[in-house]
Amino acid sequence: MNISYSIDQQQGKLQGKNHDPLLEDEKSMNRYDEVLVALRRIIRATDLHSKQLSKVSGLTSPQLLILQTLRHHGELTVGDVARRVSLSQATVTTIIDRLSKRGFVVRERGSTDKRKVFVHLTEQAIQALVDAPRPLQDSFVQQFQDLRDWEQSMILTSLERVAYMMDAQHIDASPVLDLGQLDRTDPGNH
Amino acid sequence: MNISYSIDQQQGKLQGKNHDPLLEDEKSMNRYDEVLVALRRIIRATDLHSKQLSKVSGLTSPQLLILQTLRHHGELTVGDVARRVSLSQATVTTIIDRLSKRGFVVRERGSTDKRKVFVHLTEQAIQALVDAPRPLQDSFVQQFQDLRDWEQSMILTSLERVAYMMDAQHIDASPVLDLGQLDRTDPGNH
DNA sequence: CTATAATGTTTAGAGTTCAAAGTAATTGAC
DNA sequence: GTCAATTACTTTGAACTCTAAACATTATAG
Repeated sequence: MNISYSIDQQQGKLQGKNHDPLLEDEKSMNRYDEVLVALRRIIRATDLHSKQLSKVSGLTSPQLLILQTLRHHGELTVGDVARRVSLSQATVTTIIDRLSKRGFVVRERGSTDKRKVFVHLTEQAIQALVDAPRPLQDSFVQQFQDLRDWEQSMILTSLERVAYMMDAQHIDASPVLDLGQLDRTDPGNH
Repeated sequence: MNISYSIDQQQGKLQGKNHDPLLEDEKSMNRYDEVLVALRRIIRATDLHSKQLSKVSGLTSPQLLILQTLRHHGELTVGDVARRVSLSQATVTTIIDRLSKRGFVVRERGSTDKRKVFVHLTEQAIQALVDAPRPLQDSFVQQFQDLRDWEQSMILTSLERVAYMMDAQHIDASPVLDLGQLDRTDPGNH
């Protein structure tokens, strides 16, 4: 889960008393590389965040994300959930496996269309959601919300720009490997 | 590896003929949520990118990243590599396991300090690096480099800002769980 | 000079993630 | 009405990622 396979630099942050020796290449970095480094750091932070979250609340980010989606929408099929959280169906299946093993959700085969599997929350999950989540999220949210308005929109615009460029990249490269891609109506989930 | 556990919206992109039904909540989103959605999309794109890369070149992003780091620096210990690519030592170990099984790198126990394990590339790896990487990277790089100068720096600034805020978040939340955190000189790797 | 601390790596265990292949069930075409 | 295509989900196999604990080696303190 890393893009930046063309560089090898460091966060250059808090490396301690003696100056970070890895920072030396930084001068030779072009802006593109720096973007990738920043993304790597973001992704890592995000990952650590999830891990920590699960230590505190017992739920990882994707688990919480799926629970919260279900809380909003009552009952959804596995596929619906996958589309809503933009994860593949396979991934959602495994996450739901774990959630259901721990009694947070229940699977129920559809009665009219028996291919469908509906998922809904248990009481326990609703309880857990009430008092569980927040803590870790706060710091980042807080900081973000403390930014001035124009800074917030600048960041948002930038992120959306990057996301868009990356999506495009994916679509560009895809046809070589998957000719069906272009006809599909829902490329969000494969 | 997902931050945005408080929202459940869709990319809202290319959803096909009839308007995406999931987009309806978009109106109610605040800017903070949108930031998280953008990040999720970026992370996912990055992930898919890596998977595709490995289909084309036989190497995943982190593998390539580590190989390239070794190419630059000749020979490094496992720990050095970990610090340079900002992954945990354990993660690097497993990636190196795979690389060495495929004959791309060789491990060598240090002679003076026998705790250390040096890793270096094989001829085969150098060969693979010459003709392997590029293709997929290009599209994103291309697009990024086509942006005007101020746009590039805006994006870079924003990403670094986010990365910084996320690091801070991590450091903030940590002491509750790990009191040793504050004394460490290298928080980059735990 | 031995016990303890510090350093460096690996192993174990848990989770996320995806594509591809497999299994049902439904729909459409003839 | 039956057979093929499509749709929905699960299973499987492979990577990646982390922390915590186990091992091994080296350095240090008493």
